[in-house]
Amino acid sequence: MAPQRDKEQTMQRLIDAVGTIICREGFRNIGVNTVAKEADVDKVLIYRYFGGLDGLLKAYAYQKDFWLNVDKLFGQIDSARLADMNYLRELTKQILHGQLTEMRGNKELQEILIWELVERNNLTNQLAADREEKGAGFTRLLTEKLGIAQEVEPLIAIVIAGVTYLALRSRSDSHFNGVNISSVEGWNRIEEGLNKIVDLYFESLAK
Amino acid sequence: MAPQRDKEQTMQRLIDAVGTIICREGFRNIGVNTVAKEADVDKVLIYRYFGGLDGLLKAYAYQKDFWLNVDKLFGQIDSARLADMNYLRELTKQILHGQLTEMRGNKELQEILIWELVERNNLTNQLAADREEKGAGFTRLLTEKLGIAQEVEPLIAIVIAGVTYLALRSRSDSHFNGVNISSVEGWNRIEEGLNKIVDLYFESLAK
DNA sequence: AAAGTATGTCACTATTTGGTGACTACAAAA
DNA sequence: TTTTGTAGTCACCAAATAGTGACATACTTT
Repeated sequence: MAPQRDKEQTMQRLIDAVGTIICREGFRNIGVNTVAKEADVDKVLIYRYFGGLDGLLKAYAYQKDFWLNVDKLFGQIDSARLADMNYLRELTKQILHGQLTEMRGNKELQEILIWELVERNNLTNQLAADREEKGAGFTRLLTEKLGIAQEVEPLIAIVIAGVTYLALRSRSDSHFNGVNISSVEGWNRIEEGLNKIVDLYFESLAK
Repeated sequence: MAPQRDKEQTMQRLIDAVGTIICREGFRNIGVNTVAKEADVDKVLIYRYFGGLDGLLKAYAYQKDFWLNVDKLFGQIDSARLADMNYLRELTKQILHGQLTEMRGNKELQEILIWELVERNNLTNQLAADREEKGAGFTRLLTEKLGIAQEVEPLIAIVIAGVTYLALRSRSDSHFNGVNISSVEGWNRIEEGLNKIVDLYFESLAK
């Protein structure tokens, strides 16, 4: 044990333990006993400091940022060029590229997404709502500029959802629909597919 | 209890109980005790008749067909017209339409898919492998005819994965990326999006 | 130095889990 | 009628679960 009498550190150990367990085994094995054991801390402290497991999970989710990092890209947007179709096209590709790398690389995010799929509670509801708000942001921007929201919104939804599901599948499957989702080459092909869709759509606009 | 001395019926009660629980609460609450209680049968019979919960789940999965119903469409394919691009285009749309309605309507399938995402065991591995084999079938057919497998495979993968994830999300979310995935209208927009992608791609081939 | 507060330890309960052995009740074969 | 096999019941076990109350040990304030 750790009789160090450092509340902050103990709390952090618990929060970190949540992340460790989620990364290693997913969220289904998470519980008061498991987390306490992983953190090498008495489980009663979970109740004292966080009011229970829910509070601890909330604290965990608050510390990490589990929505996609679209904010960074938003900051880089050159507003003056938004009227330029070619710029919009490249911007779209960049956003999708960011989504793909984030979804593929962030194992913790993958587990959270699966958690959101499996069970809904206050926490997962909040996470999902935040994600939806952020995620729809770029689409709104794009549709405003293009002025054809009705058409492009579902397209983006399909593509983002597709990348997400492929990433989740890649946790335990090597292939999806013939595409190798466990290799860099496979994911390069997927990204080429995304770019192809973007190109096709923007070319259809140019006509 | 049910002292009816009918082994077959008792086994079926257990299998049905699995389906009931999965539909109602998903797979996470599934266990020997839960299933036995739902079936109103002693849990020891699960061990006697199925060798344990795994065997019961296997029997359950065997009874239902959890891969997508591409077989039906395959049977309808008019081989003679496969050289016709317009026919291929419509066929692709039909396949996607079938996938969408199946994914959206079959709640049991949704739960199985989530189960495959969450935990892997002999059963879920088998289910996933079957699905991959069947799912990749149409893509193979299409790519053979088009002769550009490298390009079209990832496109289909993205789109199928997208529809799947949207369906899974619709279990607990009302919107995804601004699209209403809890209404028929929203799903019509998604289907229009799918058709749009197909059209764009085939038009690009025609050039 | 004494008192009080807060951190961490331990022991305990009650419930649920997967799993097993011993039993009864029935039905068909001998 | 007796024997034998099997469908179903019941009682139990060990382990793990969430949660609580009592205690000791430290640190801080007075």
